[in-house]
Amino acid sequence: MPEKPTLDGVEARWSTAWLDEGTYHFAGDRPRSDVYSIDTPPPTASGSLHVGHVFSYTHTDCMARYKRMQGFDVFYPMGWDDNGLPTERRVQNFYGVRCDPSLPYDPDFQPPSQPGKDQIAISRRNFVELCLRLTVEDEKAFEDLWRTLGVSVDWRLTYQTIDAKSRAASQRAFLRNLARGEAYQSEAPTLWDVTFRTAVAQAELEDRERPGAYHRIGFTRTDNGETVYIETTRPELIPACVALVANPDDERYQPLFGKTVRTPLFDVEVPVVAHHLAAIDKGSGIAMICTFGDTTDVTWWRELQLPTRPIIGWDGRLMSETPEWIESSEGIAAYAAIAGATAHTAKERIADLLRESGHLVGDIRPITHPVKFFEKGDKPLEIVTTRQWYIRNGGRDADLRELLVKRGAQLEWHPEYMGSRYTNWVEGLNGDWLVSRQRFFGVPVPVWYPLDEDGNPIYGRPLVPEESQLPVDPSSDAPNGYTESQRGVPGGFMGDPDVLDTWATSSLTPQIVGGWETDPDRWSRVFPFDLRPQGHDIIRTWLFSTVVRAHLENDDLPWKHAAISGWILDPDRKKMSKSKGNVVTPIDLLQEHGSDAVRYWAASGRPGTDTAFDVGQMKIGRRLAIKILNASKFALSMGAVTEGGLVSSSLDRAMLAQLAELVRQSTTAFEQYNYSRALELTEGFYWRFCDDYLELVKDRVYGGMGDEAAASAKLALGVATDTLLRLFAPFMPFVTEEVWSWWREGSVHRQSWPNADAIAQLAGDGDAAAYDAVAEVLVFVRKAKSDAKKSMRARLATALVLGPDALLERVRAVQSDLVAAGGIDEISYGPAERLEVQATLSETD
RNA sequence: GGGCGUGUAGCUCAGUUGGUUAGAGCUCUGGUCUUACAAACCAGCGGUCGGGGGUUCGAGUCCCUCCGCGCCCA
Repeated sequence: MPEKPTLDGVEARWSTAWLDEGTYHFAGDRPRSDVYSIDTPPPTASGSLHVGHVFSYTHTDCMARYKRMQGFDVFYPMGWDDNGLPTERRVQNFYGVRCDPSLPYDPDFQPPSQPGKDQIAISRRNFVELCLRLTVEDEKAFEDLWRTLGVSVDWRLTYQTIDAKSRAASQRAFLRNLARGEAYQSEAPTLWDVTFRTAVAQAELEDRERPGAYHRIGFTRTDNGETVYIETTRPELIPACVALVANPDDERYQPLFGKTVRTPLFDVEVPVVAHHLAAIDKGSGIAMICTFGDTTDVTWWRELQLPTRPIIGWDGRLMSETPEWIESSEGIAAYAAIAGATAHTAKERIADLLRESGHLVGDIRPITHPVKFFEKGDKPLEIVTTRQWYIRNGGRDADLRELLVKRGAQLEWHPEYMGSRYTNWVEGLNGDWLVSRQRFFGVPVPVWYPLDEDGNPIYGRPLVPEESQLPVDPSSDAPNGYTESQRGVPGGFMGDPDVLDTWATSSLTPQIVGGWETDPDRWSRVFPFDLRPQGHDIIRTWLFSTVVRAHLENDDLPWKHAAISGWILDPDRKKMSKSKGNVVTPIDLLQEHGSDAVRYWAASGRPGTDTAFDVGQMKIGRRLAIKILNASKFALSMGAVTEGGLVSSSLDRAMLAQLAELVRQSTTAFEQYNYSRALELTEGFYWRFCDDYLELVKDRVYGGMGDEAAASAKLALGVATDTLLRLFAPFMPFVTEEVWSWWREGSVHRQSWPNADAIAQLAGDGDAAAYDAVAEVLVFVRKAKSDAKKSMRARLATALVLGPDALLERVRAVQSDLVAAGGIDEISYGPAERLEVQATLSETD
């Protein structure tokens, strides 16, 4: 035991020791019922960990440590989510490169040491190599942080969502979806990000308020030449107009239904149709339908069976060739003015042309309206028609949707109300899950297509690999029955160029890390998992997609419990974000305050509740850690023991009775995943224990009242210290381990969770209320000294304790300790309704 | 507009199936060098529990309604 205990260096010392000794290793040899398995969220490896990660991973770690002490073989892996767009972007910026899949592989390529002004175009394979190189470095830094934080994962189980095992699992699951008809291709209007040039899924959308402007534009009736005015924010889509639409109940437009109009500038004849989604009170009540301006256009187009006249290309620009449906000379001339332009430029030019031709009337009316964006993008989404892969998720199938809603209801949510977010999302789905992405760094869609005699792909007959061949890369591997020389030639094959949505792989984290189809023994011991911890922002994506995959593949829920963490808010109650510059680097935080202190702050945040970033809480946590050091040292130096003899003193028994109750309540709280409650209870007990109990027993433990009285105190002190270290261990693993090492063998983190009954037995007939009673009297005693501006060592000549009989009984039972700790020369008692102590200070001080 | 959550001391938050006088820490004020801890300890100040209504012997807690804030979805 050190002379002067300190927290300095505990993180480095113990995180290394735990790694060396395999303290958190998963044994893997016990039956499913003895295992507690956690489907850890793999953080996005590209980029940096922030305080929110520290917050939520601490919550999970507290549960993991509790379960381990409860005797479970805890399966607690870490993963890195390194496939997908964030990594691509990071690699682009870090090395100053960009991927051009048309380029050949350059085996000697080395990125510049500093990114240049212009991005260097490199092949897909070179690009992927750089992604792999950088993620490995990033992940090392992440691991260091987690270990410093004291997250008790078994680092032998770590996986990457881009590693071969993950790719194989992702492709295997996809192929099985395909074989069962759950994965399918469709050529359909798709939400499209023009910057990344990829399709995006419903789950990746977000609405953003953007300025727009209503243009009032006249269409000409073909029957009588009258003008029909519509209002639109996207006049550049007039060449893509396929109809006008109004509500069937709108009396103003009844005469128009069934008639046709001609579009301004482009002079294309389109019908006027009726549909209930047309809003009577929006604009002029009649709108143009274009292919495609928004998702409502898609609905109209599908339900009214309208023609397709796309003009926006994959790059977000208007097609450079004049569309075939524009036939008049003025129409062709008008299109020439916008061909190849961005949507933004086209809008301005069309507006000018309309103004000149007199079709645009009145002022352009600026508005603010919600526009759909890819959550990672910064340009509005377009809708383009493309061939894509989908996985059924209930978005187009009421029966499946119903089953998935039921799965959500079977899951135990912590907190419970988070389940409604899941239900809301599933019930609001409006299409299947689009899983193909036109990107480079991801798990390739594991199919090829045969080419016909003209070299055109036959999409309806995809070629698939054997599961034993996985993972495959169709861009470099040839399908069975073909050779590489047949790639791209008539009668040969082509690989599917796309990769899978990153969620299509991370939705399989239980399967990947649990050894699905690769390690049946492990799989049988961990699946379905016990716990999925995650943030509430990804219930619709990660949580839901994982439920979908397990439902389709394993006909089961992937886990029993979902623990949802809240967000970290800055002191202004706003979500912390990098752009506002209020993000604190976690490693600095850990160094400044100590890991236990930061964990204390994190563990104080209730499950699911957004929590303010609060350095003050960390300071309190640090104080608590230092308290544990000092108070434990004190207890141990006084000869605390954990066995032998009897707890005979009333005060000791009273304290132990409360300790037993604390263990009971703390255990209950943990069982309900309410770690913050468990911490709060233990902490509350601990301060009273230090401030009152330790003071009360000091004299006795020094031998002032005989050997038996001292032995009782030493035993009670030992049991309490032992118990409290265990109760604190899930929250403050470093300081508890430090103290444990002073007097015990092994790690506190492999000890059993304290047993309330055993402590209660030791407490015997201990009266828990006596502990409170004497503490209350002590407050009066101290107040007397404080009011007199005297030291706490000052003696009281007399103390008259007034109160109800029952209370006085309790105080009398522990009188000897009270008199010693209070420095009371003469104590007496009297009846009163409420407790009061009349004290006189001793003259001698 | 729909769904979910939330509102308790200046700040951050507890408050269990409804039950004495609503708690803790921080801040602030005053005090104490005390043989575990001065980065400590002791004491004190501070609240009509968002507003209104209802149920009840009794409401921070249950119900209704309004207001504020946050998130998700349209």
